[in-house]
Amino acid sequence: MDTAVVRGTRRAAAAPAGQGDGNARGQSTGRKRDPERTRAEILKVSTGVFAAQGYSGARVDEIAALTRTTKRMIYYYFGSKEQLYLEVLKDAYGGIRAAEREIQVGSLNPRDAVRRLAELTYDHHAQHSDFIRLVMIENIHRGVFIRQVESIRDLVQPAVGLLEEILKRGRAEGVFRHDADAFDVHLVISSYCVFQVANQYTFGYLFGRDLQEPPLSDHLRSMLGDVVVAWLETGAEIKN
Amino acid sequence: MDTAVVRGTRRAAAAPAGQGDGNARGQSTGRKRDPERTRAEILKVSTGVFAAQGYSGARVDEIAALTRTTKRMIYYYFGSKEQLYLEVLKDAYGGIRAAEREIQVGSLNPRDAVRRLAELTYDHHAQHSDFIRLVMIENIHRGVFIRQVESIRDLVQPAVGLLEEILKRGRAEGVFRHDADAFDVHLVISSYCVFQVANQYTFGYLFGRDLQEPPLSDHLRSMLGDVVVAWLETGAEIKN
Amino acid sequence: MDTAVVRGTRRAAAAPAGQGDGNARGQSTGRKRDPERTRAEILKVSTGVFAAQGYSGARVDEIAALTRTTKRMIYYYFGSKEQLYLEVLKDAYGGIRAAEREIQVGSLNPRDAVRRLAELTYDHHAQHSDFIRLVMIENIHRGVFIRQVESIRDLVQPAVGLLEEILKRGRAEGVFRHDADAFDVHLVISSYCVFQVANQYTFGYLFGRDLQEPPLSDHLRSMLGDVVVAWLETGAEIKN
Amino acid sequence: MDTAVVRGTRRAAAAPAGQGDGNARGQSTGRKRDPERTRAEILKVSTGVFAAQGYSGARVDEIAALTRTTKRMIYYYFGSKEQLYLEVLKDAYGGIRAAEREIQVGSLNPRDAVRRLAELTYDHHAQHSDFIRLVMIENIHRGVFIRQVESIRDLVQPAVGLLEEILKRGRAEGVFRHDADAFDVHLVISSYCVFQVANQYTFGYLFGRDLQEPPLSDHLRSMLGDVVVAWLETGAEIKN
DNA sequence: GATGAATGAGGTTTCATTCAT
DNA sequence: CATGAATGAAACCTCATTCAT
Repeated sequence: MDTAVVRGTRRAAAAPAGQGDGNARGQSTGRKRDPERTRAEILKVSTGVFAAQGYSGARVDEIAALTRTTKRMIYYYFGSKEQLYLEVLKDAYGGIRAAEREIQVGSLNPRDAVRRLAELTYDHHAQHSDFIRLVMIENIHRGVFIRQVESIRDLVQPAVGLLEEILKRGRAEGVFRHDADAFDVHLVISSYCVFQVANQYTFGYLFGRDLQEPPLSDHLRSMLGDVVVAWLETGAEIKN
Repeated sequence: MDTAVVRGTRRAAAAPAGQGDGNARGQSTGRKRDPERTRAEILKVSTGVFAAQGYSGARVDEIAALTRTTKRMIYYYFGSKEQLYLEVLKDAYGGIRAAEREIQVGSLNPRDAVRRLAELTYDHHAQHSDFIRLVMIENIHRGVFIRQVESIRDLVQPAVGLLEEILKRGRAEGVFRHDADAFDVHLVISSYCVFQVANQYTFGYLFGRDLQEPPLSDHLRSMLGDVVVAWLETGAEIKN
Repeated sequence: MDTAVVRGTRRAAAAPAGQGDGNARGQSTGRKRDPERTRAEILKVSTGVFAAQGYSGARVDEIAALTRTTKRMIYYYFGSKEQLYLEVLKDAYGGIRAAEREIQVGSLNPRDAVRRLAELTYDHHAQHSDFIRLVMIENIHRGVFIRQVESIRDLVQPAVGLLEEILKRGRAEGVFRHDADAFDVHLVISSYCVFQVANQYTFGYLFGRDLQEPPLSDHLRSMLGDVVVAWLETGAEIKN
Repeated sequence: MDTAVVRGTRRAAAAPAGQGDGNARGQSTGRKRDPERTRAEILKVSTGVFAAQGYSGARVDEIAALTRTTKRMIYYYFGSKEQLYLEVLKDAYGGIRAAEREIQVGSLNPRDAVRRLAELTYDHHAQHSDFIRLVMIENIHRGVFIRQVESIRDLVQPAVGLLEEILKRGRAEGVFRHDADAFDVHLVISSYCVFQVANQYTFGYLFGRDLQEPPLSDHLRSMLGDVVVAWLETGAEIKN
């Protein structure tokens, strides 16, 4: 597994004299004593490591080694591996939702708006694979961690809010079907977008195609638009 | 050391012929000395544990405890945790593909056939959450394990074969669009079906709804049919 | 971890059905049921493995794997790893002494005889590195095993007997010194001959020269003759 | 040993200047938190255990038990059993070569100098049986470990340097033969000295005499001098 | 005689975490 | 704020050996 690769390097060369388990570093170059910065660095590095190795697979030692501080500091700032992971999760969700709020599709007609939204979401996911990996990890753990971070729940509204608005307009204009609400559409879009990142390795291996590479990835992006729009437009006249 | 070299040859041919017949041996006492059974039990239990805890999270000790045999036997039969996981993976893929081959939709018209296929796939995924979890775990590990089990790759054809046939008929009858091939449709269906299992915990927590519970799950099943059919039927007349 | 790499190869292909730890083999080709032969084969293979890996380093599994029989047979014939090693030791000493008895130098004058004996011993050691390695291993274990094989002790006489005879003749003829007995000469010769085999790896590495390779090995052989003869001839006239 | 050198750098400014005065540090409790000491202790104990049991035979548990620290600390300082062994090897070679450099024979004539050197080497080996055992162990492993410690190779020069000088003088004075170089003489001396330690158990058992006990050991020491001197002086007049 | 399956004890290594300064 | 040293518990894996047939 890739953990092996990462770990393999860890002790590389096994420096002549013993120097501890993971993190030995003689650096004394410049910036130090900046708690905010230190904390942020640990958080950033941890995000990468947790996303790469999973919760059990992540090593506090490895995180420390990738940081300018020591392992002790991680405990100083975060208390435990679990607390650290919780912070990482919270931070990741916060960042992703903030980005979602940036989306502006008000000026487009419903059909184009929903296509735009879907395609932006598609790119957004592709660009934040670490976040998606964290979500996968959370689900592997049956959501035991996310449930401890209440603040995350509050962030979900805006994601569907915009969709709701577009759908309402579309239905009012008679171009969208009536039996698909924001939750439904969000789920269709999410599942598709998450999949191409989350399952890229198995799917890519089985079919011998890289879902994230340009020729195919562009096709997949527009295909999502097709799917969503076709679905929403079909049976638009029928009120239910 | 050189031992490694020598040991390399260790396991070569072997396996005492008959396999899959369950219990052909002279097992009299019925509880012990039934290698076929022992191996199968370890495999089954391991599947559950790996699916539940991930690769790093799974404990060989735990697997052993859930078995009628000991930890030592796991190593006797599988050699290492990694080999065991590989075997689990292979077995899981094998089982899933076998089930897929059972699907019969030949008698239906293209439209109904594809809907049927999608909905059966939906249920199929819901019923095999362990498999889906294993796939997630594999992707967390960037597919390093699955790449070691070549036989898995051979199993993928039938999965798309049926779809290909339906699509061909649909296009010939002028009811399906021409710019969506079997791979595309498979991806749309898969992403949707995987999602409701893979992301059920985070999605369920964030929206306060259980994707797998009857009222909602039924809605989701038929929605998938709607999505796929609507998409395929849209623009059917345009040849590209 | 990099061990994984090594281990990865070990169980290559992980044969479909489990087949035990070390030795599984479906062979049924020809000769079987020949106890004498089986025993001899185990002994021969064991000699090589013990010589190669040492007592602790040798693996019963490995020995079995290199045999046409199974691990169980080793226990059947020899009882335990220790007993097997004891037999190996006894067998090795027996073989070496038998070869020593072949040496014929009666027709030569003392000076040529002792040189001949030394050089034959030199070649003899070079050709029986496995025996020398077993002796090293025994010494690593402070001779605890050899002390349990009394028969070995009886074999030592002939080795020095021939030397004694040559020395007697040499002293009588006034060409050899009087303060060197057979034990002394045997030790000088042995130490030199054993060294070039026993320490070939460290010495070879440190000096970048292979003690066993022709240009050098020939030089070393004749040098031994020079050393022994020069030593014995020096001060021959002085009776002590 | 070079470890010391490296460590010297590691702590750079740390150590409060003065050294050799025993306990200059602020070590109050005196029994813990002294990495230098801890590491050194592990190394010393390991040397004994590896020398006594061989690489495979040595148990990390046993080493730990003989230490004031725990097994965990061994891994903290050395990473693995293999690394520890490597360090032991390096340390042992370093120590032995340092001792060799102490030898002073400049004031003696070539004949006495070479005898002196041989006899000092003899005693030196007798006093460092652990080192010799490690060398044996290394050879059993065909030098795979020593090849990983490059620094050891650099230490060999001084060992032969002194000999070279003596031989040159001897040849110039017309008292030493010309066809024996430093490497040759070193090999003759080494083989003899190593043997009486390395093979003491088997040789001692077979002949019923302890090579290391005073009456015999003194005889052997002077015999080595006789052998070497007799050999080097023989044929001194012949230039080749 | 012969065999594949089974095993307990113990081996090396790794982990998150805390201590003393 | 910061740090290197230290640690107990538990992880994975291997060994010589025995059992049931």
